[in-house]
Amino acid sequence: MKCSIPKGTRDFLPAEMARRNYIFDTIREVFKAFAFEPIETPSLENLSTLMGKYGEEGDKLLFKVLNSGNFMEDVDFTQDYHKVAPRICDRGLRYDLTVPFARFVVQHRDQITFPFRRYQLQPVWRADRPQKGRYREFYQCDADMIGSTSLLNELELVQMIDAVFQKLGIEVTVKINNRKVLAGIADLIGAPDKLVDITVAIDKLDKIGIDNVRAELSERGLNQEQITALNPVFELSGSANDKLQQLEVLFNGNAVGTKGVEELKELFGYIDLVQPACHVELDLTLARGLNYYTGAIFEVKAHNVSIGSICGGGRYDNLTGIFGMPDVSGVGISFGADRIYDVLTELDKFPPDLGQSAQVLFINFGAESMPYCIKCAARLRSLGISTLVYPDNAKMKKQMDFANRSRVPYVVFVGENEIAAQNLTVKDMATGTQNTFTLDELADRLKH
RNA sequence: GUGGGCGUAGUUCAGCUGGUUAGAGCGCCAGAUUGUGGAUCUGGAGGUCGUGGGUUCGAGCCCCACCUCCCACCCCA
Repeated sequence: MKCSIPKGTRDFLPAEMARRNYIFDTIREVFKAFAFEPIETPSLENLSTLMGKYGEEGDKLLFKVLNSGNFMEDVDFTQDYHKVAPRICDRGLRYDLTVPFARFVVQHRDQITFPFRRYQLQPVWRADRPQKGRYREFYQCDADMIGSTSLLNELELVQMIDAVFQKLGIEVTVKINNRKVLAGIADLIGAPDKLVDITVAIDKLDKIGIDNVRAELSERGLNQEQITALNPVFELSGSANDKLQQLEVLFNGNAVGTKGVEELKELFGYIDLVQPACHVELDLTLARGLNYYTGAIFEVKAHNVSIGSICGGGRYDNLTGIFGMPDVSGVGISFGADRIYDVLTELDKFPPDLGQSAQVLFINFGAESMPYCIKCAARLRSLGISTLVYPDNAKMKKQMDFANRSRVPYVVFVGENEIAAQNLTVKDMATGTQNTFTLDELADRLKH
């Protein structure tokens, strides 16, 4: 039988796990430093929890799980697929960690002290077509604060992004925008219902150029007048503060837009105070597809690597409202562990000494020497020293070869002589030198 | 969902205009070498050539369909 795993999923070998855990540990360390607490939620959610939260595209990318039992009962299969699917699938795999978190908050509100900060490192699933930096199963590392509208939260998210990528040694640019500003722009040109179309088109400015953006806007139903009215937005220039000044004038009298500008001004004011090491910029072309964002939005791009964003997030004012708990605002970010892995690989920035299995290997010279080896190994292990006893009385070459390939730094020989003298012959595999130690002497040397 | 590329041993790949029994490096197993590894040498195992169909006297090679993985679009971590 030929075996394989589903498209877009991966196995992780020990060497890969060592590097993945290095990423998770780094992120977790920063989350803890900022006083976030861990939670977990199930892989499966009720489809009703997930549907309609991610936009039309998101709904298509949800993995739906077929009901158990006789799912065909009372279902008219001649209907359109979109009508049949919700009737035979009650559950789906989570698409992100934010929506399940909102559900979690609503459900456990009596046990939560607000403002609440949680972090969550778990896989999510998307039925996307896999390609570079895109998987169907991947890990998100989320930190969210909920129950506070203060922009100090946004600042802390920026500080956390800065801390994580500084620790990992990745140079990044943090792009910041605000949905209220985008809404203001849509208002301004008299097309508030076209907000999504405008943002999607503007988002491509860097990639396809202004003329193509104009063409796309036209395709998406904006008239020439409206497209022309958008010009001042494309012509904004200068520093973040300069752009915000210009926008403020443009938004004269527009409530949403002005609010957005105020928020951005406040946030950039805070950011100036803390002087992060990474680049932070105001990017009015940043839109982000998830449609639950209402305020600040973030996206992080690594320098010198062509891969999508490695971190993203934003503020959502009414996600819990959908589940029956209105007026609770939250804001959070999500680190894409798998893409960060790809970035570190491409930039060759992983520490070289990650993941060593055993520190010591006892060579197996047969049954007579085993009782002594077993006792010695048990003692070393109780001291936290990773220890192996070769399980079979195989040839020396094979055992030594195993030590080499497993990168075990010390090999111990125990034969008649050693048992008689109650000591150990220890070989340093890197230098080839060999010494005789007592068990305690060996333990001392290895504890550092 | 749309477009492009790839698929030959465990792995990386070669295989001529279609022509006997499909090759190499690395890896694996055994031996040279039964208390000392990385090197070298010798021998060995390992293939439904992605799957199915078609063209042909003859297909790894040509044609069709499907699948896979990769890349791009869309969208995104």
